[in-house]
This record gives sequence, C-alpha cells and structure tokens, in this order.
Amino acid sequence: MAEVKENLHMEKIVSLCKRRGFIFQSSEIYGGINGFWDYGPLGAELKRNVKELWWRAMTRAREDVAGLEATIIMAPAIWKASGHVDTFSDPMCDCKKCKKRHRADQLCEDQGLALTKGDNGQFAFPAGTKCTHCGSTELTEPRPFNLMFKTYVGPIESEDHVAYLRPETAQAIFAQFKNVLETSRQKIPFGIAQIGKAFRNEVTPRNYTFRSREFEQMELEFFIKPDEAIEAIHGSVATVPVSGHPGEPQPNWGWQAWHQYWVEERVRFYEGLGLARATLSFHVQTADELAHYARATTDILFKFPFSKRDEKGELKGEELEGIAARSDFDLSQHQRFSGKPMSVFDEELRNAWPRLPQARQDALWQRYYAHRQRYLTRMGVAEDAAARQATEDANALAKGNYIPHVIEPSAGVDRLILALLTNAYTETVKTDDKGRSETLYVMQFHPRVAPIKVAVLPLLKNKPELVARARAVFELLRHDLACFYDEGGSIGKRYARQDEAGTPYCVTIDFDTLGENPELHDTVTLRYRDDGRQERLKISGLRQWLLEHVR
RNA sequence: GCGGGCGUAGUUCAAUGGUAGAACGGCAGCCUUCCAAGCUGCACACGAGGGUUCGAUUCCCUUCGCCCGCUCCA
Repeated sequence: MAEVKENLHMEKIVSLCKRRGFIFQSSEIYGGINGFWDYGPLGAELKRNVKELWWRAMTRAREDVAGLEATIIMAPAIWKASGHVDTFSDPMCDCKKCKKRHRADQLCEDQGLALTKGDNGQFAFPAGTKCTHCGSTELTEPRPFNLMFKTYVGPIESEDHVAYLRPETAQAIFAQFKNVLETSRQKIPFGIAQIGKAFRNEVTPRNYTFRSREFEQMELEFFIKPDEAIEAIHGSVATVPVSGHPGEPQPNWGWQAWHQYWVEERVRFYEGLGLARATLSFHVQTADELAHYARATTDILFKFPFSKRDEKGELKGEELEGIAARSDFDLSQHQRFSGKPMSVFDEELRNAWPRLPQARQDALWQRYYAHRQRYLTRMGVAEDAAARQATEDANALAKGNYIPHVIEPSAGVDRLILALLTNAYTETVKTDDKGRSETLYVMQFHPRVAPIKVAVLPLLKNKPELVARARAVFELLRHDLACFYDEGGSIGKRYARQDEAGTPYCVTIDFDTLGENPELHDTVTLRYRDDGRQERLKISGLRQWLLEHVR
C-alpha cells in the first residue's frame, strides 16, 4: 500500500471502479458527457468519508477555523474582481497549416506585435501575424476561450443577466469574509473553510476524473496579519526552520511560518488517509510560475501512474493541493471593486505602534506603503492615485488597521479520491493446485476512508441459526458503522467481494459463535483484509473494537 | 480544438453482409464448517443517428464517448 504504483494502467482502475460501483460516467445511457463523472454507491461513501475527515480536521478539531457554505452562482462582479473574467478568457487561434494552437495574445507578443480588440469585443490580428511554429500566415480568427461556465439569471437571456458557475470556491470566502469575522467571534489569525462544487470548462478533460469540468474543492482561506504588523507587535517575525513542521502556531509567525505550517499540516492529513510520503512529492513554484500576487506556492503532488517522469525516470506526480501565500491581494481586490472596507482593526497593533521608536515606525510604514503602492499600480491604478491610497493604507496601519494576508490550502476532492483509489489498488495472481490462476484484487484503503467498514457474514447460508445470529450482529453494528451483510455463495467468495470493495474487516458467524466449542461461545471470526489474518473477538466488545479501529 | 487509435453483456474478449458466443461477474435454488469449490436455472450487449443494400453489429458518413500525442490547465 505504501509503494508508488509505477506501472499500473489506469484502465484497470477504471474497470474496477465501474464493476464495483465506485465511479460511473455521467449520463452513460445517453453516451456520456465529456468531463463529468458520477460516484456510485461505494464511491459516494468514500468521498463522504474524505470530506468529513477534512471538515473535522480543518474546522471542528481547531478553534481558529470557521466553516462556510456559499452558493455556486454569485454576483458576476466577484469574477471581475478576482480576475477570472479576464484571465479565464484567453483568445486562442489555430494555425490552419500546421494545426498548432496558440494563445493569440502571446503569438503577437512573440513577434513584437499587439493583438487588437474592437469595440464589439472581437479580437483581431495585426497584418502579417505568422504562426511561430511553421511561419504560415493562415491563422484562424482569434476566438475568446472562456473557461467559466456561463448562464443567465432570470428568464431573459441577455448580456445584462449573465452569471457564471464559480470556477473556484475561494472567492465566496473572500466575499463573506466580513460577515464571518463578525459572527464567528474569531480574530486574526483565523481561517474560513469551505467544501463545494466548482466548474471549469476545461479544454481537454483527461486522465479519468483527474481533470473534470465539474469538481469539488476543499479550501481554506487562512487570514493572517501582515508581517509589518507582526514586527510592530512582537519586535520581529519568527524565523522558520529550513524544513519540517514548525510546531504549534505562535503569535509572532509571519506568512512564511504560516505557509510552511499549512504545507506540513496538509501532508499529515494525507498521510492520515493512507497516502505514504513516498507516494507524494512537492513542487515549489518558481518566480516565473507564481501568479503576480502570490509570494509562494507549494503544490502537494501524488504520483499517479499517468504522471510525467523527471530526468531520472521517476514519477513527478500531479497536483492534489496547492498551498499558496496570496498576500492581501484577494481582499484588496474585493475592497476596490465592491467599495466595502475589507480591513480589520487590530487592538494589539494599535497599542504596540506608539511604543515603537520613531525610526522603526518609519521603516515599517515605508515597507507597508511600498507593498500597497506596488499592488495598486500593478492593478492599473494611476500613479498619483496609487500613492495617495498607499499613504492612506500605511497611515491606517499605524492606527491598527490592515487588510489581512492569506494562506490558501486548496485541495481537489476528486483528485484525492482518484489518488486514494490508485493507492489502494493491488492485484495478485493466485494459482491453485490444479494450476488454474486467477487475479485477486484488493482495495487496500485506510479503514478511515473505506466505504464499507465491516461485512457481516454467516459461515453458511442454509443453517438458520447462523443466519439469525449474523442478522443480529449486523443489526448491532449497522447504526454506527457502514456495514454490509452478505450470505450469497461461499465464504471465500464473499471475502473476495469485500476485498474488491476495500472493506477492512469481515466478521463471520460460525458454529463456535453458537457454542459448539463452549469456550468460544458468543465470539466471532474477525478477518483482516490485507493479509487474511483471523482472530476471535467477543460479540459484546465488537462494536467498540470496530469503532476504535476505523477512527 | 487538431492528429492518430478504439467503441460487441457489468467486466475481459470472440465471431459474422442474413440481427451474436464464451469466460468471469450478477440473480435465484440446491449444496458448502473460513479465503472467488460444485450443480441447476435465469437475466443482460453490437454507443447514437443517417446512408448504401433485399438485408448492416459488420461497408460509408455524421455524432457522442474512451485512449494516446499536441494544445490548454488563471
């Protein structure tokens, strides 16, 4: 279970998932729809378990995170503020000769030209634009390529009524930041967590459910004080260990410590779901890759069989989660676009500031000013207006006000499910005495995520006493555990069925349960999925034992 | 969106210009004292649409879907 699935073909997983009811193609009876997938009975349980574990770890187990469940369709202005309306609609074109596809704006730039946009919103190439691949001038018209799903709110289908299905859950958190802050009795640093569907009209959905057009995210926006505020209050920002978990959160943590903290917290979460470190890898985004507002982004990758390989031939992995340090960009954008203040008042800062030596005050003021000014001018605010606003912001800081910065651990649920399925999949070829061989499939899920926790089986079906006792045991367990009763076929076949479903424990009611051997009266066989090991447990302690082992 | 390959029971495969077989799986019954035993029976498929043809699952076209490569992935 711990090893990396190097040479596993995805088709095998796809076929098992279909066969056992983990994942089906959406709308299959109508021929399917590209990029959309349904979870069958086992998949639905698996996914529920994963979301439940995330929610528990991120909110209930912590005092500093509050939950949120926002709508999928929101005011379109949110997507203007976030930048999605602009960046999600890159104009694309194809070369008619060599069939190469380009981003029209980049193609022009590469040749020192500029794409033009008419009043009607239509893009056009300047004369002489060539394909950078083959040199042909036969290019298709630049077409906007919007990755957001569009719909209309209300009965009138006009541009005035356009709305989008959210392409990420994060923006809803930013938009409700003030409401949550005021109602949750939290103060900075604290986070808002949300699980929910998001939609992206991907150009090419690929790799089974990995890149779907409808998918689910588990996102935390964790709001922290700007480093300038930390320095004012605590004298300096805590230094971060070179690697590893920085330990329990401290008041003097700056964004780097918080970023590292969340990376490590998230890795621990994945390990707790059964994804060993060896199956994970990291990608620290380089300066070139980083979005302009991001200070750092660390991706946690899982080594899927379809992942690309590095120079050494090792699987590089595909992204499960990105942990981004997004500065105060998002809230600043919403403040500018909505006109509503997104700043918070920090009493500690207000009290600390006047006690700082003047030189220190000036230095922090200057740094904060520079940061704000850089942001504003990058966003196209005119130089003098930006200077004025940045001055205001820096003056506000001195009075204890700032826009919080954000650390964002953002995970894809469906990708994680696919990782868990891949990770759990094992096959072994078994040859019997007659030389016949068959392949046995075992889904070795961590008991925590397993869709069915325990199967209850009477050893034989045609002995009413066994069946009755088995039904009673099933009844005893089913209210607290995802439980499955099966009496069809032979006991071996039933074990094998549960192995494919990934059920970690099977409980068998046999003649000893009934008292054939008095010492074993009221005990059952407990059979382990991964090694077939068996032991006997008292029925009286069974429920408790199982609850402890699936936690 | 481009290029290539592919679509036959739930799964894995077979055959065929005269409407399809198997294995495993599923369901029911019998049997079975711990790892896919056996016996009997049952159900289930040519992705969709159009064309050619007396007749199409088979040939052609379109479409949808899947896989690979390109492109895209803020």
